[in-house]
This record gives sequence, structure tokens and C-alpha cells, in this order.
Amino acid sequence: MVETSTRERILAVAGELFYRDGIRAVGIETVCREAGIKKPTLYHYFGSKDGLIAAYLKDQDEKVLAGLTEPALRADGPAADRVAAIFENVARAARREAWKGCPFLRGAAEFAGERDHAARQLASGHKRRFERWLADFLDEHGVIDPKPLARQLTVLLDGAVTHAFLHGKGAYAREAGNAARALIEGWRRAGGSRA
Amino acid sequence: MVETSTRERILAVAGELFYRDGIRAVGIETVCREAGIKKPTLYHYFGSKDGLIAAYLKDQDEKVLAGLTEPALRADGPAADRVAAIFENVARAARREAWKGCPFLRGAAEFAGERDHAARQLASGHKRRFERWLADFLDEHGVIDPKPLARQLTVLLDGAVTHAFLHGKGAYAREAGNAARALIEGWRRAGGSRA
DNA sequence: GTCTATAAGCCGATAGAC
DNA sequence: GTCTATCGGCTTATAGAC
Repeated sequence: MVETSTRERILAVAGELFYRDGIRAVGIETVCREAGIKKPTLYHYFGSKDGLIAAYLKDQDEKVLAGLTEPALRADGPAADRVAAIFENVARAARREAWKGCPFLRGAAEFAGERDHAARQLASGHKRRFERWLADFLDEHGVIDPKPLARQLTVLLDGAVTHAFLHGKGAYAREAGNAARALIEGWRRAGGSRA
Repeated sequence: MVETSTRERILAVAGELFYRDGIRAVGIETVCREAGIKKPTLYHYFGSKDGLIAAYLKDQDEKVLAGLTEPALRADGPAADRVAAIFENVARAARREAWKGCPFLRGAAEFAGERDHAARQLASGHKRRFERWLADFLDEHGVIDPKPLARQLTVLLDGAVTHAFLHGKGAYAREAGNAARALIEGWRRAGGSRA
């Protein structure tokens, strides 16, 4: 089953273009041309451009989350080392030409004017899901009262992603990794009562 | 001199619309209508939409920087308290309906597909300027080896701004403020050698 | 499910008059 | 410096045939 369905092919093409150039910068016509189909076919599967956008971000949710958590799951040692691996992974990604930060942060920024747009809601949900995963992960690795710390690290990580993209340099993510380390180690010293 | 020049009026209107709805979401025609002028007048002053975008962000640079640093300059006590005031200010801003995060982060996100776009360059410059200001500020308030810490806090702050916007809640910026405090206090304990 | 053809409008940008 | 008028192209979206 190497052949992909039409729907999957459209979604793959749209995902690539939306991520590379920005959602608003890419027209339906371009998506159709690159996917080798005509407009009515796209509208048949997705109903509207907003429908395609929502499908794109829903499709990315799991994938982005898996890519983010994978370095931590693969690392060993104390929690600080494992979390630092996430930041180091971002720093390495920043070197790739095609890497342009987080599709959810960028999507939310593009639809700042539409409070209830799917891109905004899916971005918020995605971030809450990562924060929850991190709290569980810290808990499993012996961190006391992990929730406030997970929130701090989640915020720090998105700052790292954003700055790594903005300047095109991994140095920002790497320095943020140092901060993450310091926060986790300090958290243990304070006995979880810092927040 | 209450009357503003045509150029200033266009810039003020464009700034409001670009920030509220996003740069790509706002057409030249809309800017002209709201400013009470015709298109050739706008093109007379700014040459192109990209010219208007560049003028918008150049105009915001100083203003945003001043708004960001003001709470720290007004606060007193040790460096940790003063920097925490910046995060608290973001947390309070997140409550306002009209607040939509950082115009530079959002602008850079909108032009992710154009590496050399003015929005990207101005955003990068703006962030480097804030980082430099913070390093000087920390230095003046007795922090040893302030540069790596300033970078950590700059990254953390933009994460806080982004999450405050994303979820429409100040809680994320407030928790990031706790992290900032911990980083600064830990930095003193480590004698500036943490990084 | 996929096509041809097309609607209706908005996009950025400009020629040329005053 | 500001206008009227307009250009060509791209935008999202749809009617209707196969």
C-alpha cells in the first residue's frame, strides 16, 4: 500500500506549504497544483480553506508532540539531563534550513484577529497537552510538585523555539537548556515550594 | 499641533490594524479606507506594502521596548524583583482584550517564508536590543556575568508573552516570572558560573 | 470522486490629471 | 500631495457534467 489516498496527498502537500511559507501566504490554487488535483476535489474533502487548516494542525498535533518528547524519552540520567535533551534537540533543528519553529505558534500568530479560529484553539490545546505530558514526565522522574515547574519549562521551551527560529541560531535554545537545567535542579533544592 | 501629518495618520491606522488582525490579513485598501485617503497617497509615502510594514515595525521598536522596560525601571529592590515586575506587567496585559502579544514575534511568524523580509530582520534586531538592555540592567544591579542570564531571561520572557497570548491568561506569564526569579537568585548562588 | 468552467471579489500597484 | 480610474492577477468558492 505505497499509494496514498487523495485526501492524504492533499494534506501532505498543504502541510509542507503551510509550514514552509505560512498558512495565509499559501493559496488553495497552489495546494491543488502541487497536489496534482483540481479545486473541487479539495473542497470535496475539506469543505473550505479553514477546514483544510484545521485538518493540517490536527494532523501535526501528534507528530510534533512525538518529535518533541522523543529526545527526553531516549535520554537517561536525572530529570534535568532528560529535559535538557529536548532543548538540545531544538538547538540542532535550528541549523536546518527547512526548520521554521512551531507550526502551532506560527498558526496562532497568523490568526490573531480571529479569536475562535480553529488554529487558535488547536494551538492552545496542543500546548496544554505538552505541558501535561511534561508534568507527568517530571513526576515519573522524581520531581516533587511538578506542575508549576512543568509550566515554567513549557513556556521556556516555546521561547527557545521562537528565538531559535527568529535568529536562525541554536545558541538561544542551548542557553535556554541551561536555564531549564538550573530550574529543575533549583526546584529539587527548594523542595518544590518555590512557586 | 494637534493635527497629524498624512504619513503619521496612515502609520497609526496601519499599526492598529496590523496588530489587531495580522499584517497579511489587512489589505492596503482597508488601511486607506480607515485612514481616509486613497491608495496613490499611501504609495506616495511608503512605496509598497512591504515599505509600510517596515515603517510600522520601525515605529513600534522604541515604543515596545519602552513599554517592556518601564516596569523594571519603576520597581525597586534586588534585580530579581525588578525583572519579575516585567513578567507581572505581561500577566496584567494578557487580561486586556486588545492585547495580542508581541508585534515582532507575530510579524516574523507571518513572513516565515521570506528569509530576508524586513519583518524578520526588524524582529531579530528588536530582540537583540532587548537582550542587550537586560544584560546592562542586570549588570547595573550587581549581577555577575550577566550576559548568559540575560539571554535566558529574554527567551523566557518571549515564551511568557506567547503563552499569555495563546491561552489568553496571565497565569503563564506569572509562572514564568517565578522562573525568572529562581534563575536570577540561583545565578547569584552559583557565582555566575552556571552557564 | 474528479473534472471543466466560472463567478465575484479583493490583492498590490500604477498612469496620469490637477 | 492627493486625486479618479483602472490594470492584471490571484483569492476563496461553486454549478454542473461525467
